[in-house]
Amino acid sequence: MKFTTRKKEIIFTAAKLFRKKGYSAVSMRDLAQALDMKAASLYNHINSKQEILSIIILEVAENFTQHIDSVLPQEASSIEKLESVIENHIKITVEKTDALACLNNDWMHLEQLALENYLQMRNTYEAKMRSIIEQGIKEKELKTANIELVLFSLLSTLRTLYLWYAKNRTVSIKLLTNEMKQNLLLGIIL
Amino acid sequence: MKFTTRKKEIIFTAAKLFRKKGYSAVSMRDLAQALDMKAASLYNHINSKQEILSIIILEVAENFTQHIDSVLPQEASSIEKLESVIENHIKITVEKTDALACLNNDWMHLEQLALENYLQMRNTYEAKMRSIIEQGIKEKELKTANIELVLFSLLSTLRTLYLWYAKNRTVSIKLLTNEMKQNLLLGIIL
DNA sequence: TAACAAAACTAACGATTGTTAGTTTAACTT
DNA sequence: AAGTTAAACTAACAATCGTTAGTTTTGTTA
Repeated sequence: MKFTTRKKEIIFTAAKLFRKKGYSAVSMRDLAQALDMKAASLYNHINSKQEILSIIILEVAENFTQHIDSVLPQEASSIEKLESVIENHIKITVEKTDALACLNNDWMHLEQLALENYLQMRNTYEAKMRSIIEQGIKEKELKTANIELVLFSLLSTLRTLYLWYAKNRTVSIKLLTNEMKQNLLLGIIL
Repeated sequence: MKFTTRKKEIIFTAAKLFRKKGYSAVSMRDLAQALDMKAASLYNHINSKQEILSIIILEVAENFTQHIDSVLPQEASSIEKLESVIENHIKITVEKTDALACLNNDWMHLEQLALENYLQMRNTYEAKMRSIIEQGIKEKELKTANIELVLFSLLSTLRTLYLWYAKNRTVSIKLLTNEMKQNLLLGIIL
C-alpha cells in the first residue's frame, strides 16, 4: 500500500487493528508498534486515539449517506433501488473492509459530536431504506410484511458481509453481487 | 430478577455491561459498581474477568450445539430443519439476548482452551448447517446457489437479530418467527 | 451465645493506559 | 553549507487496569 500522508497510513493501520481486537483492546503502543514507531510519535500526526476512530467511522458513514441520497430521488422501481443499495454495500465491503468493521463494532466508542453525527447519519439512512421498502409494498413489487423486519433482514446481512468476504476474498464481485441479490430479494427456496 | 447464587448475578450483570460497551471497555470496577459492591469482592465468587467471559459465551455456544445436534439426525426435509434452526436462534435471541451479543462481539477475547472450545463449536455448527443446505439442494428443495453465501445470508441475520429485538421487545415471538422464515427462506419480492 | 463460614471491605501491588514535554534526527529549501 | 521544518525519539505524568493480601462485617448453625 502506498500512502499520500503518514496520517492516512496511521488511520489505515489503526482500522486493521481495531477490526481484529476492537477499539478498546488496541493501545496506542500496539498501533505504534504495527507502524514500527513509538507511541508518542503518533501525536505528531493525530490529536488523539478518539480522533482516529471518528475519522475511520465517519468517512464510511458518509459514503453510505451519499449513495442513498443519490438513489432515493431516482425514477426507478423499488427493486432497482434496493439492488443499487446492495451493490453499494458490496462495494464498500470490498474496498473498505476494515473501516466498515470498525463502524459496525466500535461506533459506540465514539464521543460527543462524532457520536451524534454517526447516529444521525445511521437513522437517516435507515429511514430512507424504509421509504424504499414502503414504496415497493405500495406499488405491489414487494410482499406485504413487517417493514421493520424486512429492513433488518436486509441490513443485517449487508452490514456483516465483510465477515464472509474476509474469508472468501477470491470470489468475483460480479458473482457476489448476483448471489446476494438472489438470496436477499428472492429467497433461497426453489 | 432472582438469582440462585451471587456468581450467577455477577455473570448476568457482566453480560449486560459487556454487551453495551464490549469486554475490553468494561473494568472490574465498572462491574462491581453495577452490583453495588467493590471490585475486590467479586473475587470471592469468580476467579478472573476472563472466566466470566468464557462462562457467558460457552454456555450460549453449547445451546446452539445441542440444538443442531438434535435436528441433524431427524427424518425431516431440509426446509423443516432450517425452520427449526431459525426457531432456535429466535429462542436464544429472546431468552439470552445479552449473552448472545457477547458471543457475537467478544469471542475473540477468549483465551486458550476457551477460545479453542468456542471455535471448534462454531466450526462444527457451520458445517452442520452447510450439510442441511446441501441436502436441500440435492433434494431439489432449495435453489442451486453458492452454498457459502446462502449459509452466510441466513446466519448473519439470525446472529444479529438481537440488535433488532432489543428495540422491538414487544413483538410477539410467533409473529417474529413467521416473518423471519418468510424473509429468509422465501425472500421479500412478491 | 459462641463458633464458623460466606461475603463484604480497605489498601495496595505492578503493569499498562493515553498523552505531554522536551530533545534529537532526517529531509528539504535557500 | 546553512537554515528550516517535519517527524522521529526518550522520559515521564497521572489515571486506571486486573488482581492479591489481609481484615471486618454479616448471617447461619451448634
